[in-house]
This record gives sequence, structure tokens and C-alpha cells, in this order.
Amino acid sequence: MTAPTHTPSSHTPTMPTSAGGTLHEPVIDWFDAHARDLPWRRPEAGSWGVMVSEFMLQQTPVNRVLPVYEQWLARWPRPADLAKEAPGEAVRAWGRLGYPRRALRLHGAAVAITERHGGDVPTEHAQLLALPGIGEYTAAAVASFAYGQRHAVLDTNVRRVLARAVTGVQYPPNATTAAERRLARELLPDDERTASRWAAATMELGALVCTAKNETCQRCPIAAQCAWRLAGKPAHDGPARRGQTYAGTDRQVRGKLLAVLREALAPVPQAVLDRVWDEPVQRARALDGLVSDGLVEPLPGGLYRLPLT
DNA sequence: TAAACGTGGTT
DNA sequence: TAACCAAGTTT
Repeated sequence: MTAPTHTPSSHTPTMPTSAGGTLHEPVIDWFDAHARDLPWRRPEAGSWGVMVSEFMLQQTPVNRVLPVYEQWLARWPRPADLAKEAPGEAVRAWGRLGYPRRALRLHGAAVAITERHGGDVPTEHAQLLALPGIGEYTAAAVASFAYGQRHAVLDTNVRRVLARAVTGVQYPPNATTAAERRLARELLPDDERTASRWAAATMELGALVCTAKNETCQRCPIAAQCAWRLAGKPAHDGPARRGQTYAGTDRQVRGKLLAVLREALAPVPQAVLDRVWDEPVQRARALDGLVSDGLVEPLPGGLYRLPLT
């Protein structure tokens, strides 16, 4: 649909409202036409559904989250339902999503919500931020997606979209900068409802079209205005991202240990855990780490299990 | 600020 | 195949 291009009067190219004025409508229209039908976007998900999805989506792809999300919400439809479970049950139900401390923190957040907020996911950004496992991104995402508030929601997708469309570079910096936050705030539509749709739309655009590799500019609603594309899509010049090695790390050992405990119905003898890794020093360090993180509970007699408390 | 923290699909 | 990538948070 060709909407009237109410061109801003400003001529300064650095004027953020100018950039936003040309981006908001096409991106939101694209979102309305192409957004995925994800369960946490349906009205029946509620704020708890949104919050659970945000925890699970921290560093884990949508396709792997979907089945676990459905099981989780069916089993614990409200924060209080999760709060009265043993934390180890949350770790077990987390399955193979990775970074199982998120499960522990989500359980802790449910406890805090039950104790401090009457069982309802808080509506204020500051209250959300105070919950375990919720940082700047997740607080803004829950406030925006669950409650329709106006917040800059700056995740890896949005950062990449803004880096390309506005800044004209292929990739954002390794760590989020103050300049990125400022830009995201400046681009935020004034209207609350429009701002929350903008947040979801830019995230979806980064996830589906403006991807890290093999971006499909033919399907991009703002390709004509994209600074990176207009510059000839120059390759990233800065330092390459440090690759995350995994094989042979403590993380891998922790993963193997926890996998055994997730499947076990009864406390597991140390000897059984010993079979997952042959190097004893690293194995012991990994197990100690899991215990000190609260992911594993040691019992008398050299037995281990997921935490009951 | 950097490093730790899981897991599996894709290139 | 090794490296990269995926809706980050915490210390």
C-alpha cells in the first residue's frame, strides 16, 4: 500500500526522526504481512508466556524452543505453579536448550514474582530488571511485548538491522555500545503501541530477512533506504568475532554431567558420573562448578542429583 | 571489559 | 571440517 510520504521538514541527514519516519511504516507493514505465528505472540500466552519465551530464546533458536515452551506452559501455566516446584524440576524440563542456569533463574524469577508481586509478572521495567536472569534486553522485551510499553528493545537482530540500515555497516560492534542504545532510543516511535510493534518488527526483520549471513535484500521492505546496501554492502572490516570454542572445555564436561542427571530418576553415584569424561581433574572441576552454581546437589555417600531446594 | 556459560544446525 | 551462529546475563 502506498502511504502518503509525509516527508519530515528537516534536511539534516543525521536527524533521527527523519530516518525513523521513513523506516517505521514499511517495517511495521512488512511485519503485519510476514510475522511468524509464534505461540508467545498469541494473546493467550499472557505476560508469563512472553517471559518464559524470552528466557528460552536467550541464545537458543526459535525452532528448538517451541516444543519445550509448550510443555513448560502446560505444566506451569502461572508463575506460582513453577515457584512451588523444586528448582531441579525446572532444570530437568529445560531439556537440551542449553545454558541450564537460565532454568534455575527462571525458577528463581517465578519465586520472586510469587513472593513480591502477588504472582503476576511485574509491569515496570525496573521491577523486571530486578528479577534473576533478566537483563536490559529481556526487561525491555517483556515490557514491550507483554504490556505494549515503549522501550528500545536491543537484541542481536535489532542491532544488526540498525547497523546496516542506518549506520551502513555489515555488523554491529561485538559489545553493545552507548551509541547503539542512543540510536535505538531515537528511532523509537513516539506512540506506545507503534513503538512496541516497531520493536517486534525490527527483531523479526533481522531474524528472517536481514540475517547475519545470506541476507535477502530482495525481500526487505527498506532495501531502498538501507545505508549498507546503498554503500555497496562493504564487508565488515573490524576485528573478527572471537569464536566460541567448545570441544574439550569445562562447558562440554558440565553438559555431559548434567545430561546424566537430567535423565536419572534417582540420585546418581559418583562412579556413574565419572564415565562421562576421562580426565579426572577437569571432571572434578566441572562437577564442583555445577554444585556451586546450584545446578547439582551433592548428597552423602557420593551421590548427586538435580537440586531439590 | 572480558570471559564463562550449552547445544545443535548450517556453511 | 572447523567455524559461525542463535530473542543474553552474570561476574
